[in-house]
Amino acid sequence: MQRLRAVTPLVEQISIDEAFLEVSDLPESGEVLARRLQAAIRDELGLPCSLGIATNKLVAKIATDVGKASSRSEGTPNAITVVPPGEEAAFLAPLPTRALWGVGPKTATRLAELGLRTIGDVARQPEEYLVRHFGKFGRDLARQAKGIDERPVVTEHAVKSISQETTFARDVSERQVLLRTLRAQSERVGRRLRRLRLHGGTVKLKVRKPDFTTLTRQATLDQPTDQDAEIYAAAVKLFEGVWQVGQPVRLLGVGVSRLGSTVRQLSLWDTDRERQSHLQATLDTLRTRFSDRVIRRGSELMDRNP
DNA sequence: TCTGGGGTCCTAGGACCC
DNA sequence: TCTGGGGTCCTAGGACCC
Repeated sequence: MQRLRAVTPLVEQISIDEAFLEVSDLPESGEVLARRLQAAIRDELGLPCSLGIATNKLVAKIATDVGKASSRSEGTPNAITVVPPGEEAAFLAPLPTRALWGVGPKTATRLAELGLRTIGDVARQPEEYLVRHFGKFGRDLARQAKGIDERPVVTEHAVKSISQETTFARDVSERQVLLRTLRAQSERVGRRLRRLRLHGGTVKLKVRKPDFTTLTRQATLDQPTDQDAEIYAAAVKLFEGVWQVGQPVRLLGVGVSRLGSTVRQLSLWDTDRERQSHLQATLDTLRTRFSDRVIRRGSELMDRNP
């Protein structure tokens, strides 16, 4: 990402190892920049990478995927694929619908049932037809298939939710193990909230059973929080609502959403929350300096020896 | 591939209000 | 007592992405 930001500050990171760069206003062509970038990443970091160059994000992304897939046969994927302006639709036409963003296994099957296998097949359908079958997404589908995408490169994305989940090595049905897990997860979620200076307004619990059915339960808090104990309390309440004693659990998770910036609460009516907040900050400091295990709350010990 | 972890967005139904 | 329409908020689940 550092290497990318050296080319332009207009970088939109979309995952740990992918990003869009807006290079329209740079003096050099996209292709020249791509070659330089690829060489720098190879020489300085010893890493292969693939790049796609096009007039919009959709086509650039698909161009990257196509190049990456075709160069995989030669060992490491290290492709550069250019789609010249005006050739977007023609480039996409022969590709399977799966290549489009938002088309996964389910949608690809539904499209195939309508006789639509390639992006070109989709591009030939009237928008209303696609909307009739796919709702709002049909509109996107019609535009994407023609290579139309007007979304700008956005350098910052607000975080919408923070969560932490664990799949157990083997199914767990002991209440205290499950509660201990929820506790640890609530702490990690809380810590990330505080680090980002955010509060969460909704707490969500996720439970997956051995047969893979997955339940989620969420609750909106009276007041947004960044406190481990409050997140944990809400999670436990939700957990008690879905879990029956002895029931095995495969996966457990806790998350918060409806995030907003931390607002300093006036402590007039909230002295207890205020004190909890200070205690939390102290715990964070200790745990950062030493380890997560160095200090625990008395209430946590209760999980083990009720 | 008997299926990990962390996300986003959409849909649908119910509660509640005017 | 039953009726309408619209809007908002909340919850649950599912598809999809890397």
